[in-house]
Amino acid sequence: MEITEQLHAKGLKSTPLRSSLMKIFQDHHSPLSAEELESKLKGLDYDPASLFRCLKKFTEAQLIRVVDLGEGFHRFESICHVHSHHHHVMCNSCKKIETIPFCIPKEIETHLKKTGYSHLTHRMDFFGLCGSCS
Amino acid sequence: MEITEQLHAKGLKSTPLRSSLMKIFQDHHSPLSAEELESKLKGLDYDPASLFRCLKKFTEAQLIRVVDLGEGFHRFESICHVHSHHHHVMCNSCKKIETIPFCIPKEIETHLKKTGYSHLTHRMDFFGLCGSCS
DNA sequence: GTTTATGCAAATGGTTTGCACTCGA
DNA sequence: TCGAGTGCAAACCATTTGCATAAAC
Repeated sequence: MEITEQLHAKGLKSTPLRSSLMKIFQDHHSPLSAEELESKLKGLDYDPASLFRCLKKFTEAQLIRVVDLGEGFHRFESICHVHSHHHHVMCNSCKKIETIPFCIPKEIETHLKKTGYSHLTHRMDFFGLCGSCS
Repeated sequence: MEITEQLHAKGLKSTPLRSSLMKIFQDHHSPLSAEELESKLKGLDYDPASLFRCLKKFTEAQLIRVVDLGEGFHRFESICHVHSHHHHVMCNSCKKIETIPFCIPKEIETHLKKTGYSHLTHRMDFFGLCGSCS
């Protein structure tokens, strides 16, 4: 499906900024910060406020999701329905972020349900030094 | 050990703000936000900037640790060496935070080490509705 | 032609910093 | 006494908002 169509399918208008953003998210599967997006949008004339407004709209439309790795700012990554739920490892030195194919053991959520919790979600992230930085 | 002694042991001077903070952290084992600390410090005359400076010093001195639950602000909890490493569940409705006695399976870190990562740490938090809010 | 998105500028919220003053050891 | 801690005001940084203009459909 064309980028314009994808936007229209979510009830969003297609604009230069939005389609550039969509293209970036299609090409990059690791979570990007607003700053990183800005550097990838170099050449395009736009306002930072519009960037954040787009990111909010995209998030609401489930085109992307917010990733918070405790860095003091947010990251955004495209929602690929093939590998929807996943976790990340970030290198503390080069800040490279990789997706990891493991999830938490069911037993923990099962235990929490037994103690009364419902509608459970979780967050799990790893931090360390990657092979190249070690 | 007296609070004053604990501070001195870390090379920190004892002041009204610092000893009040220490007392709060000793009495509350769930992670507290700066705002929550301020309401517990009611009656004491101090500057918010000093509060953050104390929290930073305490963190550096390993008296407390920063807990980031993705709320847009930090929480701080005392480091109790008896139960040093642990995780949290937060209720999305009443914001109650509980400590949970489970950790991630060793296999995940083992796998990450095999792919080249070293000095690994992790973060794992659960979110849901607690028994009372369900 | 309407609705929606954008640019600009100013505001927000959590937190940090510079600097002169004050206090604890 | 003397360095560490504080108050005050201003700065910071990521993000948000109000409002008038401009572009998409």
